[in-house]
Amino acid sequence: MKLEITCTRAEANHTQLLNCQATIENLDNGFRQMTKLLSIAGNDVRLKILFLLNMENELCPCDIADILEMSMPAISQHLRKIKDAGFIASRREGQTLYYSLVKSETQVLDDIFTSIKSLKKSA
Amino acid sequence: MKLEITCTRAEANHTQLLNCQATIENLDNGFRQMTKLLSIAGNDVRLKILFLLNMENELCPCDIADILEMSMPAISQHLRKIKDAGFIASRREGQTLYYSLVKSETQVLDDIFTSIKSLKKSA
DNA sequence: TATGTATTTAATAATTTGCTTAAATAAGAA
DNA sequence: TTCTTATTTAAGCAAATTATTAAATACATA
Repeated sequence: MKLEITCTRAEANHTQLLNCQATIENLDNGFRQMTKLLSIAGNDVRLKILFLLNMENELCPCDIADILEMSMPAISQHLRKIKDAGFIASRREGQTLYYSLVKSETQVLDDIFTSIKSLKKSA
Repeated sequence: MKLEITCTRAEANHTQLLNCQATIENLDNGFRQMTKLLSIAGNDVRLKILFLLNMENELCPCDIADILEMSMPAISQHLRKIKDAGFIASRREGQTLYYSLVKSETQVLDDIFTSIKSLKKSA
């Protein structure tokens, strides 16, 4: 494993750094998947969409636009981004599309939703 | 509570929509804080920095730059962003700055780190 | 078929992000 | 004081993000 050492302070533990690098590399897949989820959820509109879908089971773009007081195209583009990432799916009923969470992909979101609720009180 | 209804399909449950809106508004503080954390963690470099600080307790910018094979200024700017958000703190020892997680602010991160490790196997 | 509703797509513009390079601080050592 | 090291800051720029407006698609109904 290559490690370009630029830090020359005495305490720098090169074995520790090599170990860190190996761990990061070993967890590469986990980091990629988690970054995908967090970059989707790290936008307040999308986080609210995910939260709402979790709460209501399924909603149409129109409902979401009404609730969040945003335009349809804006919501639609957020939905597409979340869907492309595989965290939601849609089913059609007539002209209406219903979006819902893909549960198997979103375990971590439960912890996030719980935490959001617990942060209610603090200023 | 104002609710501009644009969705006119028969099944649209206006009480449900008003309730959703009230819930979102009520959890406003939680959403703001969580979005702050997730937008910080939703970048692969910053997620790795947070993970490394959790694993090693404290590291200097130089160590992190070596481990992630990135430039010092790039790392420094990520550290500043995380610090401004209040998720890490620093202490100085001579010329070296040591960064570490502010534990009280990062409970959700533990779930995220656990999940990253569990995603190891899957392709 | 023509019309209206639900939704998406495309083009565009403003803003933000995240790097690079170069210069500025801060602290220790010669 | 001068030099070196650790780190940050600033300026600049390419790429990504997120909204807007207008046009396109899909379905239902008169």
